[in-house]
Amino acid sequence: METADLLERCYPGRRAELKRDIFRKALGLFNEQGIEATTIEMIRAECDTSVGAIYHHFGNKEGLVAALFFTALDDQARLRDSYLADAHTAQAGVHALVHSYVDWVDSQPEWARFQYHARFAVTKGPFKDELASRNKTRNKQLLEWLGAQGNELGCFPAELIPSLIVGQADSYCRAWLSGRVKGSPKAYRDMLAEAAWRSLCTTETQ
Amino acid sequence: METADLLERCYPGRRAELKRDIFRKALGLFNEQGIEATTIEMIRAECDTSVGAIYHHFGNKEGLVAALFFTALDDQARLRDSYLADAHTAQAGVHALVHSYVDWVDSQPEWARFQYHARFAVTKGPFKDELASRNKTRNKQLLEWLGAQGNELGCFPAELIPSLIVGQADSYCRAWLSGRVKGSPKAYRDMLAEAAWRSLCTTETQ
DNA sequence: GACGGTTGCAGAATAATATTCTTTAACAGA
DNA sequence: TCTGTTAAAGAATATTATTCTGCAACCGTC
Repeated sequence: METADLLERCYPGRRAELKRDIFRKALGLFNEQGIEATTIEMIRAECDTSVGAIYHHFGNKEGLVAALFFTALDDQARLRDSYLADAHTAQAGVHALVHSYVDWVDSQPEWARFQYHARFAVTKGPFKDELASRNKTRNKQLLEWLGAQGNELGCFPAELIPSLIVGQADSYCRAWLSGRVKGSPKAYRDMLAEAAWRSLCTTETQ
Repeated sequence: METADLLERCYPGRRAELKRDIFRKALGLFNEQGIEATTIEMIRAECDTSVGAIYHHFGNKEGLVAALFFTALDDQARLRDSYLADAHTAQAGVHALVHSYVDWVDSQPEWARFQYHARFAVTKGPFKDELASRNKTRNKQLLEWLGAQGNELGCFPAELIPSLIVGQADSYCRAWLSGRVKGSPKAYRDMLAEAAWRSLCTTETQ
């Protein structure tokens, strides 16, 4: 359901029907079998189409992986921005970041799982520069936003702060998506947000 | 240097020379080119050996990846156990966990980088059961150890605790290994350990 | 509503890569 | 020395990714 919405929004229209279907089926296969273990032939068979069509839309296997990856990244960013728009203190910002992270993973587990597993491939491949620049601007915006709230996070190195905020949530989401733990991260969203905030408060009482 | 020691310890003797060399060169190639982008032929050329030798030692490409992965896992566990042996309070335990994690990544960056990237492949492949059982027993031991220190972490769900302890360090180590941040995690080891401990303390003053 | 150009798709042909298999040499113990 | 076991080589094969050529659907324009 959400998957359908996500794809419909990013690649709308009747003429993109096959493209969306390739996205959907490839996502499933990559997650079930692993990225290198799924062959173009498997995707072709699943979509009942031709290899030519797949290469027409995505160039090659790596391009398909990258397209899936950036689609997920964009959707995640959309939710984060919407949460941040309502936050007006540093604490509210930290909560918004953790909550948006957790909620997105909970609502799009398939995309999240893929995102984790494909990051390395994209980091090495021809889209590494795009990924790097996106990461850089995102982190910069984040730190500027936090600074603008007039808070007191100055005692931490800037490059450490993003990890302090989302590290724990990220770790738990990974564990959940790989089946090592059972409880949905959404069930712990407040605990995770408060833990992150506590870890940042060196002096004042939470 | 440390790499040589690690390999010499795990696979000692003159007759394992080629095996160690394959390990070393494959590790480098996997990290530089990515796992699927490095071919058996590249590894063969780098080691100046034959494909037969590689398949003789590791079965197939997946087996080589898994062997590298578990070697890294074992080495990491060895350091963790040595740190934990000296800790006798819950707080000291949390510090030991964060410190051992950070110090290992700092001392074996190549192995750590590979470990991050190969986890998914191993999770899907024929060694998934071994990995799963290792994870399970490790977490169980950890929680039992913490419980035995007579602490007060009962307010958190058990499955959440490991992420709360090492999540932030893990996140920063990933960022460092992929070049997104510059400062070695070792420089922040105390900050990370204290942040983790703070995040766990709901009532008492740090 | 024909027409030129563009995009979407098919599938055989090809290239790159992983894996197997057979053979030979080196070694370790009796 | 003999014997079984392990190490290594490399040609042969199987699998998989990618290319390329041709055809059909579509889209704006006259």
